[in-house]
Amino acid sequence: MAFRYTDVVYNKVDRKGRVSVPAAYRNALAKQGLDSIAAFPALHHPAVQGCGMDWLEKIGAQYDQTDPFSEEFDDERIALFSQVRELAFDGDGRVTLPDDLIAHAGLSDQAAFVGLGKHFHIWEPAAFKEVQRAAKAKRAAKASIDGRQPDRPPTPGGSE
Amino acid sequence: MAFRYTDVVYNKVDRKGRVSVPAAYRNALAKQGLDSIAAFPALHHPAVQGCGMDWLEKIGAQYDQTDPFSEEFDDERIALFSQVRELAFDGDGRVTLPDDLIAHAGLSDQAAFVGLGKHFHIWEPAAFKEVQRAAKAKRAAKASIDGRQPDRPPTPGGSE
DNA sequence: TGCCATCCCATAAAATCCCATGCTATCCCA
DNA sequence: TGGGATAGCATGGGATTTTATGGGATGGCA
Repeated sequence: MAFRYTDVVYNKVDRKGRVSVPAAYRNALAKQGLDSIAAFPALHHPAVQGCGMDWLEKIGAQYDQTDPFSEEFDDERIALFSQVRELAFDGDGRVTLPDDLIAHAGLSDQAAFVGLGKHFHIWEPAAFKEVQRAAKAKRAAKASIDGRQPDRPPTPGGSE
Repeated sequence: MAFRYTDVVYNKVDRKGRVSVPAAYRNALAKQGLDSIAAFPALHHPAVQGCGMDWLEKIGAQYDQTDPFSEEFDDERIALFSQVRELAFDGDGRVTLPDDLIAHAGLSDQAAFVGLGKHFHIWEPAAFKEVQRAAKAKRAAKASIDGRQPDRPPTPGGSE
C-alpha cells in the first residue's frame, strides 16, 4: 500500500475543539471509502496518533497471528483498542478532538499534523518542533557513523 | 531497475514557485504510474532531494516489518517522513516548490535538476556548479592515485 | 428546556487548473 | 540532404476551484 501521510501541516484548533484534517490526508482516506480517522494516545509521545480504521485492522490481525489467547497480547490489545476513538469528518473535513486526547497532547489553539507514512501524529506545535529537531540530529549523527551515503535515507534491503 | 535520472537540466522557477520537472524524469515516473515526486531537504547539501514515492516506500517497509509501535524507529520515521512532501505535477508537468525547500536550497529564479541515478537533486545553479567542480577534481585526484582511468567511474556494487 | 453535538453557510486565502505563446527538436518528403 | 511541417516542451498569466476557518442554525438527548 502506498504511503498516505507525509509532511507537517499546522492547523487551527477552534474554540469548539474542531480541527481541519489536512486535505491530503482526507483525500487519501476517501480513496478507500473512509470518512473518519481513528485516534488514540500515542504510546511513547505526548501526541495523538491517527490513522484510518484499515490500519488498525492490520494491527489487530498481527496480534491474531501470534497466540490470540496469550495474556501478554490481550493486555496490549486492550490497551490499544479501548482507547481508540473514531472521529468522523464534518461536512467541511474537520473533526472534534475529545478532551482527553487534547490533554494527552497538550494542545491549545494549534495542532501539527505530522505524517509518518501509514499513520500520523497530532502534536502541540512547539513540542513537535523540539522532537523533530532532536530526531534530525540523531539521524544525521547515525548516518555519518555507519558510513551511509549522508543525503540518502537508509536503504532497506541493500540494493534492488 | 534501470537508472531513471541522469544529466543536468536548468529550468526556470516562476514567481509562483513553479518549476517544470524535466520531461525525461516525468516520463520515467509515468512508466511506473507515478504523477508526483517526493521532495525533501538533502541532509548534507543545500539542495532539494527528489525521487518517486516508490523509492520512499521501500524505506518505510523496513520500519513496518518491526513492531509498528516500537520506539526504536520513531526518530528515524519522524526525521524522514515529516520532511517529505509529495509534489504532484500540474497539467503541464510542473510542481510548486514549498517555501522552506526553496529556502533550504537557496533557490531564486533558476533550478538545476541533477540526475543521480535513482534519485535527483534540485540545486541553485551557481552552488551546483561549484560542488560539481569540486567533485570532479576530487575524483580526478583519486583516479591518479590508484591508477584508474580518470574518466571511468568507480566500480559499482557497494552502493546502488 | 437547557446543553451539547452536528450541520450548514459565508468568506478569504491559497492551491490548482487551463489556455496562449514561443522555442526546440524531430519527422517527413522532395 | 535541405527545409518546411509537426509535435513536444518550457513558460506566463488569468480563471477557477479547494481549503481552512469563523460563526450561526438545527436537532437530539438528558
